[in-house]
Amino acid sequence: MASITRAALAVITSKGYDGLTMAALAGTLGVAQSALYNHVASKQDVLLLVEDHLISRVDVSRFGSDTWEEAVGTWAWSYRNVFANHTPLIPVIAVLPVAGAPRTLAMYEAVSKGFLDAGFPPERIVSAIVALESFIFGSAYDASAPADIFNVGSMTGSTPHFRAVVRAQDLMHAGRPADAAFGAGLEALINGLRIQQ
Amino acid sequence: MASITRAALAVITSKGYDGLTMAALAGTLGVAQSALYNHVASKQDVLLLVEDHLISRVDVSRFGSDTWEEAVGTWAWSYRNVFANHTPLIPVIAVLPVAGAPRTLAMYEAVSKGFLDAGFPPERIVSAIVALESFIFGSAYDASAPADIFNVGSMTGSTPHFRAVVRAQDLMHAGRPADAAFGAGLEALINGLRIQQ
DNA sequence: ACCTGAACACCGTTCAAGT
DNA sequence: ACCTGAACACCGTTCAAGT
Repeated sequence: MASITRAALAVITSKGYDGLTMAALAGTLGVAQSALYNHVASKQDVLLLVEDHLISRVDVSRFGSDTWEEAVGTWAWSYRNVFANHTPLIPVIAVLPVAGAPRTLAMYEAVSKGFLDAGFPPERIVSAIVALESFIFGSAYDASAPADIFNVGSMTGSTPHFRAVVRAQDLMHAGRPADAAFGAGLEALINGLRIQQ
Repeated sequence: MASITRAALAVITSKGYDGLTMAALAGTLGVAQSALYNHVASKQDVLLLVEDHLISRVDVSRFGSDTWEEAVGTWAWSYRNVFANHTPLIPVIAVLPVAGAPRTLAMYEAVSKGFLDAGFPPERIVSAIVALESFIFGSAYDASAPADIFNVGSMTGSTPHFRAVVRAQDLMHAGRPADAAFGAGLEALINGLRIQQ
């Protein structure tokens, strides 16, 4: 049987995650649905395969060449951008034991080495990476949200301050709001973690 | 029919989100499953009702009395703790148009006013709140993850740096790792955002 | 306006039977 | 070792018929 991972990505690309069913996956591979269970134990296993494949698109190459701040920035932006198009995987990866995902583990190894080389205290590195990752996952959701999410509709009267800050941001129209929020948060987090160190 | 929101919360408490089916919800209310559709358009509507109810448990009371840093801290901790037990709602809320959720909108109003009163530039407030919220949602997932998520299992040989930082953190055993990561990230984010301002 | 009962179009998973 | 075909136990949603 051809690669289940490849077939799953093809289905996701053409039909989205709602269209990623075991039946559609089997159809793409040209086999009966039940045949899939000779290669994976469950649909959750399929999502895990996809997750561990996508992780290899995350850019950890700057650790060791750029400064720590720049390397973290490149890593975080690429990580968010990859999963913004795959938000249904976030519940999977956020709770994923690393033991079953070799490429995910390799990413943590590269990032950990980058933090150690930058002089971070070892006992604070896991917390720092987890904090950055939490921010990245939440931001991936935000990047996938509709643009008019903060439209208050008819209930405008009772929320003057909220309306004012939404309008103040709109007037700047400096690119996509989700990108502005991610950029501001990432800079704050990087600077804040650097200071704690 | 008694409150759908109350009944949904009862089902979630006793059977979890996997057990929250339209059949179980109807059973708790003592009506036929199809009767639910006279009150909600879909199961997504039920999740929305639950989300907007839970938001009222988030503590925004410190804005206006405590310092900005302390008020944001109280808000963020309570927000994360509420949704750590309701992670299936995160995809709902993260992409939710505020127009349909009055209590969620009221929370944004209170937080926006807090930021304005603290002297934040209006055009940066939406980004700051979205960044904090993204961190909070991602951290809620992390808080719900199994404790041994970073156990590398059998692939120990190829990840010396990652193993070293996980061990360094374990040796401190300073409370729950998820709480340490959230505390460190939140402090970094608050300080970093304050400086940008 | 709100309810019931039955049906519909799915879904992931299992398993006996084959090769 | 890997496949097929059929079945199973669900799931959310619809709709004619009632009150």
